Order: sequence, then C-alpha cells, then structure tokens
Amino acid sequence: MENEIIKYLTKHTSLSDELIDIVIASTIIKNYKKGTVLLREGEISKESYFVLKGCVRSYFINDGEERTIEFYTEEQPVLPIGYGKGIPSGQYLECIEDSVLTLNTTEHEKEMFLKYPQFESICRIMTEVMMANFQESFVNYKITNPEERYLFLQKERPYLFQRVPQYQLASYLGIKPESLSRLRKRLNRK
Amino acid sequence: MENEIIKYLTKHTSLSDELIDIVIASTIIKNYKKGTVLLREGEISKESYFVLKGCVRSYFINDGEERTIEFYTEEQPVLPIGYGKGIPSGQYLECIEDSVLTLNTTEHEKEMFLKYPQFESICRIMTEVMMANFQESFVNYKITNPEERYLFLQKERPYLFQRVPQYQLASYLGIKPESLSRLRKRLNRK
DNA sequence: CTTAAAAATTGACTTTGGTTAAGAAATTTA
DNA sequence: TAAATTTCTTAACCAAAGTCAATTTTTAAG
Repeated sequence: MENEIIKYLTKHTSLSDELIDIVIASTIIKNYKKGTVLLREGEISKESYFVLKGCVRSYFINDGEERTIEFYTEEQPVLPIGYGKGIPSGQYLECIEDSVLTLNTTEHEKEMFLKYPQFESICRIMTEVMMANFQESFVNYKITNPEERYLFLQKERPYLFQRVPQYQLASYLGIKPESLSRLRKRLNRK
Repeated sequence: MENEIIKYLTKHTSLSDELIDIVIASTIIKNYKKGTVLLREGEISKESYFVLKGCVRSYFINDGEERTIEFYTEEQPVLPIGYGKGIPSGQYLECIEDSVLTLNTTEHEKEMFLKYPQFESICRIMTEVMMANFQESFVNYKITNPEERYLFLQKERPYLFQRVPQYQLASYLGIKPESLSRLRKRLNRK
C-alpha cells in the first residue's frame, strides 16, 4: 500500500531510489474508524495524512452549520489549513468512512529535513502543488453556479455520490440540502 | 520606497541585516501605465511583483466575461497563479492605475537561491503565508453572500470603492453590475 | 467644449436558492 | 425485526440575483 505514496510523490517530483526507500521505511500507516475526528476547530494541527483507503472530509462550522471544504479520497494528501503553523485550526477533519491513512507529524518532518535535506525541497514542491490545486478550486467555485458545480463533480468524481451523504455534498456545493434535492429533480427533467 | 518590501518581509519572516541589504540592492523597480497588461492568459508567468504604488487586478475571462480574482494594492505581493511553474497562465494581470511595482523574475530568483540559500526558506514561508491568506479568502467567499462580501470589503478595503470601477467590483463579489447597483440601493434604504 | 464611448442605474420579468414545515425513505441500533 | 434516528424529498412562499432593454450619468477622446 506504500506504493500509492511513492506513485503520488513521483508524479509531482523526482525521487531518488534512496529517498523512495526512506519514505517507505518511515511511513506510518494507521486505520481509522468511520466517524473518527482527526482534527477539531481550535486544536493545533500537527498531523498531515495521505489517504490510502477511505474518505476524509474537511469542514468548518458557521452559524451552527457544517460547511464542507473538501473530500479527500484515495491517493490524495490531506494537509489541514495551518498545518505546522502552531496556530489553532479553523477546521475539522473527519473520516466519513473506515479509512487507512498514512500519518505524518511536524516533529517527524523536522527530523527528516535534518537527516535528508532534499526533503525540504520536495515538501516545498508538494506545498506548491497543493496551493495550485487550491487556487484552481477557488477559481472554479467563483465561475460556476451550484448546478454547474454539481455537473462538474458528477463528471470528475462520480464515486463521491455513492459515498457521501447528500447534505454534505450540498454544503460542498454551497447550497442547502433542499436545494440540492430540487436541483437533482430539475436535472432529471432535462 | 524599497522600505515597503523590507517592512513586508520582516512582518512575516526574520531577515538578517545582510539579507536586507541584498534585497534592497537587487530590487528592480518599474513604472507601469494604467492599462498595462502584465500577463495574458496562455502566457508563461515568469514575473512576480510587489505593489509599491497603484493597483493591479487579476482576472480571467469566462464565457466572454471578466471575472476578477483579486485587487492588489500598496504593500501587497502579486504572485500569479502558476508563477514559475512553466505552465500557461489561466489569468490576466492588469494595472488598473498608474503603478510602481518591484519586478522579480524566476531567473533572478534562481540566482538568489544559489547565492543566498537562506532565500529559499524565506520564499517557502512567503508562499505559505500567501496560501494561508488564499485559503482564508476561499472560506470567506463560501460562507458569505454578495451583500456580506460587499459590507466586508467596505469595512476592510474602503479605498477600493474610490479606485475600482463598479463592474469590476461586481465581478469580484460574484454578481452582475446590475445586481451590485440594486444591492447598493437596498443598503442605502436600510 | 462637444461628442462619443463607457459605466451605472432602473424597470419588468424569470430563475434559483433560502426558509419553514411536513412527510417519506433509508439507515442505525437496540 | 422493530423502533428510533437520520437523511432526503416535496410544497408553498419569499428574497435575491440573472436577463434584457432602455435611460441616465460619467468619463475619455477629439
């Protein structure tokens, strides 16, 4: 299962064989039950993850309502907002399925940076990739209405519709569950 | 005017006196006329900027309509999406006022990294700061409606209302110019 | 200063999402 | 399996944004 991380890393950076072995050797894999909260609002985020199996949802609570930021599924890294910054997190991270995740801590990262300096630049590149993805999400969110977002999601990540409750999808799309229900009805008629 | 960059950098990182001198010595300052397009969609973005005076707008065109991503004003860094990635830009950058900007190129950056390795970690931190800001913007955008965004902007960056045409503000808020007009009327009545 | 062009406002009408409330369907759990 | 809880759907009504079109105001150009 470690292969998935290597696959992901080599997609974005060039890893020497030596580093590949090091990554594999130092990777911690953990199982999490559905419903496990990995991070709560107000806590300091010191862990990042990589999804080998399952689904992690990030969200925050506004006016008592959950607003989904992102769904992380197989082969996606989970870097909470503010990870490693020592500032209280504004978001929650929750496993919405039984999940298998690799676990990475800021301490572990520091050690690795000292032992293997190439690691720092790899992490920089990864951060930049995430930033680019994030910016793209923002732009996409801004130029689309809920219906377009729904169709886009259906095209790009259809499996989410089987795995995620609709009220969570609704908050991800920026609408209320009732509106998502109507939207689906509307699309069915077309 | 170079002081502004130093002020900005020291706000987020700790710069040695030596590095401060280096930054000042290697800073290129340029004047741009209102209407200057710094980056076009499809071009490779190899330049980043820092606004000393004036205003830069980033936007993209969707279905023939401009959608404003951000307004950059005094003491803000302008890092185009995809800067230094060698991929065609999806956005435009335009000076919407006569502007004075510092100019930074990817080549120049590379040189600096070689000469002064501390620079790489400063840039990493800066990238992280920008990412954090960006994520905050996204969250804010998601939890607010156009009216709330308008009021927030009025509170946080009131000067934009004097400097930016309303149709650009409208696209920044995610609505049509007609709707912004009505929104303003509605707020006046309250 | 006048004219032309661009930007902002207004009105009528449509569409879409929010709200509230009720009920149906699906999922958990005892 | 039955009961309880959660999730989803539907309906009626309201508010806000989109659309189209016309008009006014402002700005830029000659």
